[in-house]
Amino acid sequence: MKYSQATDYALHAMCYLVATAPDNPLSVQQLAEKLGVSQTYLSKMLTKLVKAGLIQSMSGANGGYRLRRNWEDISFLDVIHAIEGTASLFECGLDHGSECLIQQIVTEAEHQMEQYLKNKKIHELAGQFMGMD
Amino acid sequence: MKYSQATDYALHAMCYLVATAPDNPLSVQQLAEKLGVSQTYLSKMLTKLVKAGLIQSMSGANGGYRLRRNWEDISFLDVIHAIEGTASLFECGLDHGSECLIQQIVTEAEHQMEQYLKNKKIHELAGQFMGMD
DNA sequence: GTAATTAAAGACTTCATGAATCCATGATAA
DNA sequence: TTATCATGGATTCATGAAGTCTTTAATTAC
Ligand code: SF4
Ligand code: SF4
Repeated sequence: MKYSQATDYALHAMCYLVATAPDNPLSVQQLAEKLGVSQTYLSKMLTKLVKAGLIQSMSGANGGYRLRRNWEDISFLDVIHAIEGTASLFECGLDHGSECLIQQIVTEAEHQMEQYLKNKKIHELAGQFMGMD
Repeated sequence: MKYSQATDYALHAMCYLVATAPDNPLSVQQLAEKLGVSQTYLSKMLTKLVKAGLIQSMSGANGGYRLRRNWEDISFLDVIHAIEGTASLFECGLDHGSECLIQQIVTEAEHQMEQYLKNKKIHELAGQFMGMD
């Protein structure tokens, strides 16, 4: 049970976007270079973030990605859900209805974690990467 | 990000073991039949639970598995850790030290979930499967 | 003591998914 | 209208989950 590498990339990319907001957009090439990862792969993660409405993309010269308006509201949970999806982390084939304690308990545990991640906003990451490379 | 099928099996097996505790032990064959899964595969999960000290095994005729002493203390987290391991669900290759906010936040979120699962004991599952098949 | 029963362990196969690359297409600004 | 940049699909590769088979070891019943 692990978050995918893609989530790692997405969180770090958001970190850099927060650091430069709301200035010039960063291209996937710039971001990939900063993170030290493949740009074509990172590109897919950024596209997911765009579709989730967390960042905006602009084609053409001097284009790239920047945070959406109201970016202060973006939470860790938003980023994680955008990449990992929102499926429950426990799903048994059968469905014995709402009286099933196993599902109730594991689902509630997951909810606890999500509440915490929902209250942590990515603007806290501002300045996190200063001097790291 | 999902719990493995093996965790599902283990939780259900514990459910049946709780239902019969502390009577006659259940063999892997009996458990596999109740759960409707392969016995050789389920056997591996049960062995993990034994090594984690959650249940006891007895070879020979009329052998099988039964809960350990102090089984009332066994939590959901115990079962999950026995099967999934205790690795953190977020691990970046690099390690920028303890001042890394990303790791701090995700790790703390995981801790929130684990605390909840730690306080949920499997004895709550007693009688959960009555009439389900 | 022998045979039947049961758990434990390892090798092996199969399959799904994450991780990554390549290439073609589409949009936009200079 | 050309250079720049994002988007999308197809494809490959590696990894780990899921499951099977077979052998060995332990314990009880007779
Ligand atoms: S008891 Fe709950 S977890 Fe188990 S099979 Fe039924 S619905 Fe699924
Ligand atoms: S900033 Fe934190 S999460 Fe990112 S690479 Fe460094 S240690 Fe890992």
